[in-house]
Amino acid sequence: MEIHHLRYFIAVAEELSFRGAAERLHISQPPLSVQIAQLERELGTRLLERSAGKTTRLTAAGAVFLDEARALLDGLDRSIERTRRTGRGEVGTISVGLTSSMAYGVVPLLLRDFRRAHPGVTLQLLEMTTAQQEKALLARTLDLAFCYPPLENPGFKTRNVGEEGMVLAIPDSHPLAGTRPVRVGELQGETILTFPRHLSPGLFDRMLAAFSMAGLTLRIAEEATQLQTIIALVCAGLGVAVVPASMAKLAREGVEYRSILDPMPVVETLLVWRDDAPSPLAQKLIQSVSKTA
Amino acid sequence: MEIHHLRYFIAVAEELSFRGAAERLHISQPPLSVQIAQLERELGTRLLERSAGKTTRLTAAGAVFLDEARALLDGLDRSIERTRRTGRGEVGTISVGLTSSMAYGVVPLLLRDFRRAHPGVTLQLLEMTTAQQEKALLARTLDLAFCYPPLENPGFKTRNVGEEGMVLAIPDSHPLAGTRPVRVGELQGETILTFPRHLSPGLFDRMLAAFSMAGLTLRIAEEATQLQTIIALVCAGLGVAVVPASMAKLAREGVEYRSILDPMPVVETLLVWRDDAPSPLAQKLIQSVSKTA
DNA sequence: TAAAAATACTCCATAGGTATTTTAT
DNA sequence: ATAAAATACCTATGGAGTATTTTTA
Repeated sequence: MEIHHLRYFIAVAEELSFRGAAERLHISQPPLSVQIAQLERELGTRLLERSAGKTTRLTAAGAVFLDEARALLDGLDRSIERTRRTGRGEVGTISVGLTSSMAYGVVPLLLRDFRRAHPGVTLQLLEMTTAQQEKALLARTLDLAFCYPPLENPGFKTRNVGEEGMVLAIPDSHPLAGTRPVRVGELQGETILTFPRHLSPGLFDRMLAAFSMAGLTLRIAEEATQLQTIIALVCAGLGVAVVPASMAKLAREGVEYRSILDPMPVVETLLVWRDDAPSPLAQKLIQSVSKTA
Repeated sequence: MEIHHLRYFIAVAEELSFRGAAERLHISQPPLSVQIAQLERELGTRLLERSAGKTTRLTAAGAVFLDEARALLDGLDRSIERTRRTGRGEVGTISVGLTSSMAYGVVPLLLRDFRRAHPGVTLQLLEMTTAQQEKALLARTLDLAFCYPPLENPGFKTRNVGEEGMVLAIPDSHPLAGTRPVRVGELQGETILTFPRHLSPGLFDRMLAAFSMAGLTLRIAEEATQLQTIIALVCAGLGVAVVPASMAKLAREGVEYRSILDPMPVVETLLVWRDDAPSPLAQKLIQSVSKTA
């Protein structure tokens, strides 16, 4: 059985005439008779009662198959449409990774724009570290990732979606509180709270270099993996921290943010994807982000 | 698009290999590539990511279409099966007419046997007079009818499914009550309650003839259309009635049934259907009734 | 180099056309 | 006599085969 058998049968069942149906189908009558006969042979039952002169009529089986055939063709049309929409990237799900520290930067803005432009798309956001995101991309559990450089694995494509400077986070009880921009030299003797080096070795090392350039030796305490936790520790008076500027949005009672006058590393945020053909949805998101960023 | 496109795509999507799928489908690999390419062209989207050497993989649209295609083929199989069952008369609905007076004769037994043998079939029973049944048969609102002869229209096929004699229904307060078989002569001067002639002219006239053969003149009162009503009138003492023997099953307080010694017309019950091809279900019922009756 | 898919061609099975017959009104 | 479906036969589109090329690991 083939789809045209369904189409032909529906035409005959609706016209109740082989001649009329053939006309509607833009074919001649004899092949239509043949095709219907094939269909009946395959189903093992008559679908139509016909005899020259008398009016053609559906059998009970024919009435059933008419319903079924219509439902099947409708289903086919819907399937095609759904597939096309998925192909055009208008619907579907896309998995996007991001680090917890990005929750206050540009990433939410970028994603918000994409959501507005593509309401049929479900964004599945997964919070993970840069290293975890790289693994997940390769394992195909992520379509896209928002990471910090440097990336360990090759074979990724990236797009820079934002850079931000570092600011100093200090408790409001601190002597430097209330003053305007701070020089690194003023931090002599302070405990600097920071993230474990393995989370972002590149940024970690560049930060350290910036401090030593300023002729400063500091006690570095790798206390917390989450920037939010570091801010909480600052608040508790355990030290000061140098964090991405966007963290200033996390206004927290008892913590102040000060810009730094000395050269400090810039944190880049990268949109990262596998170097093979990205899904239409991933392409759309890349495109949307490129336009916004 | 044709069904084989669905089958081919499912094979490739499941094997994730054109070569493997071609093997499973018992065709060679190149035509399979061609067919999938056709399908992708028609859908306007890639369904599979492939490149010699690399492993073949589904695109997002491909994953969607795989689901859809499987559902469509499943639906097709179910549709075929349902149509076949209908064609074999294993399921469906059949409309059967019968007169109200048949409710106590052989008809319920015949239908009960059919029901047991064909549990998938819904019997739609419609109570109507013989004349109404004839019209309904021609109008195709009935598939089969249980009628009393004679039929007015030609073009019907019939099968006799039972004959029954007539018995006398009398009030138990009547002088004849309690005695054994009755002679028609004993009814001299009685009021005979009967159905309107138009309901069954043949039976009516034969009954009248039987009475006059016995040299009897009677007051005929066409009081009621339903035999049950006539029995009620007998009970009320408005007269006596000659009714089909099966009515004796309607045991009613205050009414007695006596057999009649003189020759009386025999009531035939006919199973009637149109002279064109009856539906498989109708055929099954005719067959069932023929075997039982 | 070896594999897997794509391309190029060839062939034939069958969908569809034309002519005609059959059948019922 | 007419009209509709079935039958017979022919044509040609396109599905499937074989041979070969392309591509990437």
